[in-house]
Amino acid sequence: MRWSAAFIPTLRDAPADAEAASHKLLVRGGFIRQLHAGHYSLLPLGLRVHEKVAQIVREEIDAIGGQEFLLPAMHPASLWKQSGRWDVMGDEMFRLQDRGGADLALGMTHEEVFSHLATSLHSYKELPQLWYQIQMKFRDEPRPKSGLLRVREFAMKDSYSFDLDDEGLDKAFDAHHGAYTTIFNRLGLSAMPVQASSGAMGGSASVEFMVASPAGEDDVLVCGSCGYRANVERGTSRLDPLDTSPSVDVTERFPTPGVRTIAELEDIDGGAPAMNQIKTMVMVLDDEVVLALLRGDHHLNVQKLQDNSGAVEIRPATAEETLASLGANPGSLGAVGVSEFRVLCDLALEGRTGMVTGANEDDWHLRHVSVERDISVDAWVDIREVQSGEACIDCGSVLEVVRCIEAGHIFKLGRKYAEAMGISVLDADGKSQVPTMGSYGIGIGRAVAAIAENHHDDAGLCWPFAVAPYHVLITILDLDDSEAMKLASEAEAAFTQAGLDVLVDDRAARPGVKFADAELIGVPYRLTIGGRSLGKGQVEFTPRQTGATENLDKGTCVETILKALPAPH
RNA sequence: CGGGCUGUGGCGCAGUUUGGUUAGCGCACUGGUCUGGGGGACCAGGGGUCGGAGGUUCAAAUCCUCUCAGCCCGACCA
Repeated sequence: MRWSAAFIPTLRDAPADAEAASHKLLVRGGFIRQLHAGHYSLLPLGLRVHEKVAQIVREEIDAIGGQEFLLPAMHPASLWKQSGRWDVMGDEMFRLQDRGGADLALGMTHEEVFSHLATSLHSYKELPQLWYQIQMKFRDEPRPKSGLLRVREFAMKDSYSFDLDDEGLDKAFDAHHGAYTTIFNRLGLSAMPVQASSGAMGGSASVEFMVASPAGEDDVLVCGSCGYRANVERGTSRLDPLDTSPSVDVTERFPTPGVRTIAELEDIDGGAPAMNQIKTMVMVLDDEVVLALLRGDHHLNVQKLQDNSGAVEIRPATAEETLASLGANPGSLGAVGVSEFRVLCDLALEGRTGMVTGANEDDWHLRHVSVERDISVDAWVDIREVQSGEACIDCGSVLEVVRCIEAGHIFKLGRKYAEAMGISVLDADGKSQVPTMGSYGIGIGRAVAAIAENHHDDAGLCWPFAVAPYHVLITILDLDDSEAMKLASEAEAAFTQAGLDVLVDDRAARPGVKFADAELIGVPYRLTIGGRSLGKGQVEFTPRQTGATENLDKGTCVETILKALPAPH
């Protein structure tokens, strides 16, 4: 490709609204352009990277036996009603109607459609099956952000496994685990597998592949010594044992004028340290008021609450709802004596005594509260979010919280969809069996952004060879120098012949512009042909990563470079 | 969904508070001269429904109302 004929609209300044490094650089480098919030056009350079990422994913899923499909992006509502997710998905699903008034949805994922196809399976002899596609997904994200990292329309590789039994599902799951590891290695992403929440639809195993990055949106607990890794939506920690000996037989009301927060209650006379307080959070789960209890110094994780309650829609109660429910304002709330609302209590409060909590009357609290004696707990659940510095559940070492981009997610669905969608096969005994499913996703565009996040410097992008839009950039500094032009053409032909993607910068621009653009778009290797070296019979070879320029003999430079480069795919 | 901020040429911005000829600057773009190894200089140019609609006024980028769009924070710490 000749740069003079290419559409590579580089910008000196990033758009004012770009924050993430990948966002700025992908826009500045002419890879992507925003159409509207959460929807990006992939320009030729961006598409080349996107396709290379997709191709690597494709090869590795093929390698574990995947068969590629291309399914419709627009689905009938009936399919989603059958699985139950028409209601569950809420506002995140784009919905529309056709001219006849029929409800339609844009697919957020394709369990339903693949399951529908799987009703054509009739015999155990046809199992296992491993199906996948690379297709656009649509999600009405409440807040698209950070360029390609969180968008409303994106290409995703989603695969689904169908197996007769759990053993088969384990194999499919493990195969994906391995394939994902290979994929992320090939993409140049150091992705770590972490235990994760499987979300509203349940499932027995759920592993996310996380790439550490400040631009990410997930927090992962990482133990440096034993390798424990878990999303904070799922992870737990080891707490120091606390005194649970019975103190006083009865609770005691005491005045706490003006006290509204845990911290204030710590400070006043007769107060208590946060860890000896009960935090009472009034939450509304699918229109039902529920009290969530936590230790005063602990934080609620909403996803955990969702996973433990099965609720679809969760929000904190409004001030009015809180007052109407408990008769007091936030700051004086408690669950002692409350029986009209469901009470979900965090495990860390199990057996605790001598606690302080609100009395459900403004400016009054209770002390000497024994959780199990004084509170009617409906369920003991793990709903607290582990904080950095807590002790690893497995080995007791210090846990660190690392900000990450979720690059991939694999989980075992079980038989839920298969049952709902009516999939069944006859087993060897002629008995009807519902297959068990797994679901495995990788966001292609997000992977592109994650790679950009992990491979750039102040000057621009530094694409890993395997996903670079071009492998080699030949920069001609003097277009009037016929020797340089000839040499460039010969090198271009030889590289192309060797299977490399070559971009030739033949623009009538000053060297500084060409060098700056070269670094911005991040082609991994640059061959510079200019008068300074050519006069000495040399050309310059510069790997983008190191920036270290090496002079090569002009006659042998092509073969020298071909030897130095990784093999293209 | 709550709060905050922002919409002026392809990108970055000024002008809006206090309404007043022809809306300006940098980059980019076009032509030219010089220059020629890290976003060069000079000269001459082109490009704007000031997000949209309505209103106030002799007069609106500027004031008012509505609306659309985008960004950031929050939507756990009661």
